[in-house]
Amino acid sequence: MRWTQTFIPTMKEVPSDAEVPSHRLMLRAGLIRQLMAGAYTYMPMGYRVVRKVSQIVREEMDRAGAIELFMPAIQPMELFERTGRREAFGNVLFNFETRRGDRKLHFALGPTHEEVITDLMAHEIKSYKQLPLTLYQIQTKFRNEERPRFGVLRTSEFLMKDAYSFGSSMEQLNAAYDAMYNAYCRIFERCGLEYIPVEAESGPIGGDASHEFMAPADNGEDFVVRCPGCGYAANQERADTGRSSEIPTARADAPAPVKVDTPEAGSIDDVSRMLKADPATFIKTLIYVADNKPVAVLIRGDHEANEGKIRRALSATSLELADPATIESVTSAPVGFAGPVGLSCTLLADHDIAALESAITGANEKGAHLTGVIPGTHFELTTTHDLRNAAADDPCPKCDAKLEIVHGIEVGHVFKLGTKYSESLDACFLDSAEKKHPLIMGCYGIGVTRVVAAIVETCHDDNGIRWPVNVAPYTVELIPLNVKDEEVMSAANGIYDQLTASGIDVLMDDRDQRPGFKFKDADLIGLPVRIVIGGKGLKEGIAEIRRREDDDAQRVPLAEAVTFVQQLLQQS
RNA sequence: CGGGACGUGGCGCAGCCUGGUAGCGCGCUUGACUGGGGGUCAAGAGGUCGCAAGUUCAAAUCUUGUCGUCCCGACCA
Repeated sequence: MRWTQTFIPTMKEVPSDAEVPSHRLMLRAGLIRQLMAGAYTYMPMGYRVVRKVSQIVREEMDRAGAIELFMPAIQPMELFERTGRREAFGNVLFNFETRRGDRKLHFALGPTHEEVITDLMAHEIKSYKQLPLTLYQIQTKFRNEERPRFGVLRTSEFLMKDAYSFGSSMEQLNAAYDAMYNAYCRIFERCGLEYIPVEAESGPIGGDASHEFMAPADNGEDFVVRCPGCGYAANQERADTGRSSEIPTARADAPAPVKVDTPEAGSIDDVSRMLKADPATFIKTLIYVADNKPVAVLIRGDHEANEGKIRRALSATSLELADPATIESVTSAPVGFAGPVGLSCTLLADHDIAALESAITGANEKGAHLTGVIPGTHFELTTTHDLRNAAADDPCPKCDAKLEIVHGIEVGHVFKLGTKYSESLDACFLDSAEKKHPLIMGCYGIGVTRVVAAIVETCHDDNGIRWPVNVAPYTVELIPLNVKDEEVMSAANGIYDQLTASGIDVLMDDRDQRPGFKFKDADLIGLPVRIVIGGKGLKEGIAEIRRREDDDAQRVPLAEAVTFVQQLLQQS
């Protein structure tokens, strides 16, 4: 392709509201343009990358035995009502009513396709002989994000590969899951994207029922805990923390807690500064309302509560932080002064509370805290639970090394669903004894457009993008330095033709611009290999060839240029 | 949904406090020169200052409302 024949609007200056590298670079390199918050056009160069990633995904899905199909983005609302996801999605689900004649129809734009495909299988699958089956599609998904952000990393409309497996047994599910897991590893490797598979939501099936694939990146919205010792990795929300310490027995001889005045100081930070005490010696008392009943959750002052774990520990269906009025009625103090001593509601303590010998807590009285509070003595402590997020330096649950925490971008997710959807949508098969069972399902997603952004987020330098070879919009950028020089142009055209003939995607910058200008743009759009044809080199019969990541160009005789490029590409 | 910031030619910004002729850099057009890391000179085009109402003789500037975008947080099957 010749630059003047395509459409690559690069920008020297960055639009002021782009902050993260992928957003800035994708705008500057002319890969994307914004239509509105959370919706972007993929420009010709950007769309080429999307297609390359899609193609890698498609090849690996096919290799893993999945079959491609294509489902509608418009879906009847009724399906979401049957699976209960209308409520679960809430405002995230785009839904709208429309008319056909005098009928009123209620639609949703597909945020994902469990409903549609399970409904399809309900009609089509009759016998265990038709199983196992894994189907996938690459399609636009719609989610009304409350807050789209970071350019193309989080949008309301994005391209996703979603696959669904159907089996008649756990063995079939496990085999499909493993096949997808391995395909995902290959996909991210081929895309040149660093990734960490992490344990995620374990769901009702337990064990290793779900993994997320995280691309480590400073701007990732997710936190991953990782053990440098044994390789254990998990989503911070899901990582196990601490083991149960021994529950201390009540000490009759223990001195009573001492009340101290802490006027105006409600937060742990304020009080720890005022009392010059380590937050790790505090007990944070959070009042939650679980299924309409108040519960006091005790977490060490320097730790973060994890609502998912709390909900599970209580087997509660609903859980939210109590409003100020409820807190006041439970603790008889305003927000910020709650403590476990003398509270009448249920107490739920994190494992690490048991290990505290003497703690600081709220006094359930405005402007006062208690010091010298002994768990098990000054308040009842019979069991403890894992209720908090893992933190850096926590011991690894698998070995004893200290955990580290890294930011990650979630680029893929594999999940053992079980029979959740097949039961609610009545998708069943008959076994060899003519007995009816719900299909056993798995679902597997990759955010294709997010993968593109994640690649840019991780592969760039100060001058621009550095595309991995397999996903680069073109493989080679060919720069004739002076397009008015006939010799230069004829040499460049010759190399262009040879590269094209040997199957290499080449972009020739045939614009009548000064060399510096073209070099800057070449660095910005970041194709893996750059070939410069200029008057100086031409006199000696050489082209200058440089990989994007190298500092210096190699001088290569014109006749050998194409072979040289092929060798470079094989090394990459 | 809570908190914060910003809307002035395509992009980046100044002007606003203290009301009175809309400005700069980049980009764009035409021409000449130039030609190895975002050139030089000359001549141009392009903006009812997000929108609406109000105050005023007069509003980019003051007031109110509204819409949009971004950031932090909450949320994210």
